[in-house]
Amino acid sequence: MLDLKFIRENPEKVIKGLSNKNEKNRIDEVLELDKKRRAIIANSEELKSKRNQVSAQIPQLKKAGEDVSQLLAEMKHVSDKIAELDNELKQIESDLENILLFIPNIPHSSVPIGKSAEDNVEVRKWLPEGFSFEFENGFKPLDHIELGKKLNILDFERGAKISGSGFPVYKGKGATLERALINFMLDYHLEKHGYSEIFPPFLVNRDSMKGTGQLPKMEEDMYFIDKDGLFPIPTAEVPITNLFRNEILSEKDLPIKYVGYSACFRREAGSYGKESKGFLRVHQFNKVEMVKFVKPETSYDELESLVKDAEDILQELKIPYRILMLCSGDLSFSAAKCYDIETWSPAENKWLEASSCSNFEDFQARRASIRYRNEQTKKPEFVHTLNGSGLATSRLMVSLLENYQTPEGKVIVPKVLQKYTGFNIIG
RNA sequence: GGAAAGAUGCCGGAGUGGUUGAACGGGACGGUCUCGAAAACCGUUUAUCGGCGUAAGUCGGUACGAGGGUUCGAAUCCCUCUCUUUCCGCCA
Repeated sequence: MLDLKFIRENPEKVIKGLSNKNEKNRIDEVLELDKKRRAIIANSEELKSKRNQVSAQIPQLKKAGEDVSQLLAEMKHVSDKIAELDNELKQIESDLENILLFIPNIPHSSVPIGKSAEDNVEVRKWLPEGFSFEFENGFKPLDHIELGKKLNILDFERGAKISGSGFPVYKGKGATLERALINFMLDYHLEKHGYSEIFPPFLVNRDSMKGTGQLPKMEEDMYFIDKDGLFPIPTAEVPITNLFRNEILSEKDLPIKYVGYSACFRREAGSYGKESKGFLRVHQFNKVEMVKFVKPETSYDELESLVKDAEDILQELKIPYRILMLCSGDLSFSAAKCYDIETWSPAENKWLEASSCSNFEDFQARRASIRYRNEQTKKPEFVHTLNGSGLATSRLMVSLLENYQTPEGKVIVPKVLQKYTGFNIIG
């Protein structure tokens, strides 16, 4: 959520930011409602002040044996007027909130301006030693679906039978490899990058979803368990960021760095076509997520180190990747700045998004009311929140299987995973 | 799923209609004392909204789980909801 005061004082900046994000804006409506709101507050508070004064006198007058019935009648009238104003105020505030909750974050000044994914900027690329985009002797690499079937480690058909399309089943060494990947990534972030581990609930309430910005705008993309009012999480970002909802942290506790595994559930409403085959788009996948709570002045440095933390995993796994800085038009709802990490798929012959690292500044913190006490001013201030996938296993698995396949159709297990899998080749 | 009790400030815990934003205790912070520390003593210590002010600030409103109601006036009375604890049932 954007700061109402900021909107009031910098409407042109907000309008510009929203237009760079390809968003229609309702800032005029916001300003109009805000004006009305403040007028009513002034009016109502003046009456309340009067009521408080008179109410304090009444017991004294009574004690002195005076007749207060005239006063009571008068105050009844004042109270009725207050109730009327407060009802009006409540309506306006709810209208205002309904607009504000749908207004996305605005891009940071360092974000390139652009319309769509095509305007994203490649920041850097990393290729393992000896890597080539061409396989030797014209060898045609198998894609992950063919490999999965041939090696009997993935079963999309049976997943579709038991749940529906987009619910893959991992089998045998495939299941072990998936688990190894998760454990390797968690351990690495814990040991090398100084994160603490969180194992969060996979179902959260509406307030949590609102806090991180999934709701109300993206409700159609979320699973929802109506009977209990709970949402299966689309990412561990939701429960982990909401750990401190409605809390005031100590400045000395910051930065707080959490890493957690969760399954992720996404309806992906309206996604069809070849982009959605196999692992490329699924309803349930596994992800190791990093979440940071930091002081505002450090958040852009923290974003850079967050990206590096995710990159380290890929370098250890020796999987080719590139880093994109998302342009304004491609930024997600809550993000002020975001880097995507894409890994190489030789069979698809393209880059696949495997991680997204974002700085939300105080956008989520304001929605969820996550603050820290500034030691200098002694006042509560909003923290900045960041998160990044470190990483999502499904897309990563595509790159891993395809890059590590041998001409015989086997898959070598990356060196760093071997102590987790207990085997070094599949097939 | 059934029954009961409860939800107050950083923590514990008073408070059943009118100077209670909140007694008392603890913690934390500042000060006195001390070479230093402890103890003792003194003081400070919730958040949020609006007006005025560049600001420090100042004046006022609101908030005792959440929402609604009664009343001139609600932490206190009534209703609904949420959560917590305990007991019973079920259960990985």
